[in-house]
Amino acid sequence: MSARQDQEQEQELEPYIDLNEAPITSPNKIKIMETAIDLFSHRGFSGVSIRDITKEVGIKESSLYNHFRSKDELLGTIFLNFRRSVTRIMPPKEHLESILGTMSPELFLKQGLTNFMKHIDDPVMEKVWRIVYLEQYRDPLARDIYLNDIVGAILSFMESVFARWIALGRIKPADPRVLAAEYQYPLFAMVGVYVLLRVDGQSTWDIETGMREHVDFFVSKIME
Amino acid sequence: MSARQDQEQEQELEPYIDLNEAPITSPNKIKIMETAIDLFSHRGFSGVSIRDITKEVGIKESSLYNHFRSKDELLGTIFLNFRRSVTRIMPPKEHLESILGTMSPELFLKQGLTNFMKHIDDPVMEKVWRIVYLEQYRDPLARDIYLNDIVGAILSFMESVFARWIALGRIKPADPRVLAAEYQYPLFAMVGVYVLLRVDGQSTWDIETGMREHVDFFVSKIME
DNA sequence: GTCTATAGGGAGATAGAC
DNA sequence: GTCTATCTCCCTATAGAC
Repeated sequence: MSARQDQEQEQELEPYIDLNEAPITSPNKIKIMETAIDLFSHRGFSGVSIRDITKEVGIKESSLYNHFRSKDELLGTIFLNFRRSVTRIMPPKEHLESILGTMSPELFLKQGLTNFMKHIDDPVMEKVWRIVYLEQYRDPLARDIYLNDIVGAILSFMESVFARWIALGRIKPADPRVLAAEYQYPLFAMVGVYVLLRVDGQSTWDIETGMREHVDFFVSKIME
Repeated sequence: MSARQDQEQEQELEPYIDLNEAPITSPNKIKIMETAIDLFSHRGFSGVSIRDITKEVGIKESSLYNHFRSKDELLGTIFLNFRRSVTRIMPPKEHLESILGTMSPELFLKQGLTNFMKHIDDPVMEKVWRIVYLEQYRDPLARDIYLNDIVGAILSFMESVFARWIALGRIKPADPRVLAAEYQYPLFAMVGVYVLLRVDGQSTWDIETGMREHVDFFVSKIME
């Protein structure tokens, strides 16, 4: 699923930012966000009340309104930070060219998948993924994040990767748009299943194996 | 996506059934169900109140409790009927053998996709699909329906189809489980996108084209 | 099988003291 | 930036008349 392929990914401890892009430093404000992420990811946005959140944080309802104007602004702030985080999964354009010329397609795809799974396995990020999936059908912003920032952005990134590989003669010629779809859509579905299985703490061994088998199958079909 | 491949699918006007499998005949009870389906599909289960439903139906809140013991029972009844409907997408075992021997794999897959899309395009069913996707992360029953009745059942059905084709020498030998995953997972993801786009009434032309391109690509890879 | 009336509680949000 | 107190409204569900 495409990622900083250049090296081991250092742990990113970027602070949360608010809707004005200012870093969030107040411990209670951070605690409110992470508590909200935890609760929303289990019961959905409308299934969680301000009371639930503040009770867990250990403050009164009214105190929350010193940090966020409304429940919607709280969710919006969570989504804003998720967007930024997802963008950082893919390697920056300026490094891409040299990576594609040297690393084998197979290794590139496998390492991309590994990095992507690392993003999803982050304890906080996993919950936000769940919220995005969960709110997709109710919240236009969540829908936009999924369709554009995730599906759209990754597909177009992968299309450019395949196009470059074809130009370099590293894989068999084909429509790079179709290749991107064939490679990526199964992973989207499998990630959905993966996230879902983890809700109940069920085993994800089968689906993780499925992802690796998909990469192998796909690589065998595109290589000369 | 596999379906009654035998012929044009007659319009199924099977009545809804209640949790005791008894047909639902009361017009108001049917109206409650379809109103609930409509509202749940847009705002989610916990985003819709009994008041919203009964106001739309034109009865008082208390009257609803003559038909359903609780809001949960109402949702459970909707899901029960959905389960039955999904099972009927796939052709019965006894017809399968003769279909697989005569119909070309390409035609089988294309007609299966057409029939599946017909199921999703039914105005009521489309909304229930949306509810299932929407409630997956919150409701264990919705999760079970998606993972088992949809993903699991269709994958294992397709696995048996590919295994049979391989035994008949109609496609190249390969692991039928991997083939089923490679064929089906992209469609699951694309159907998710399709349903999502329709929430806002956006164009689904691209994703429908993507589905057809996937079938073509896949067929070209498995045929001798 | 519908209605009126109401119980009993939870929701989001605000005012104003400290 | 926290608190207490409160407003106003909505929630699911039930009792009992017709």
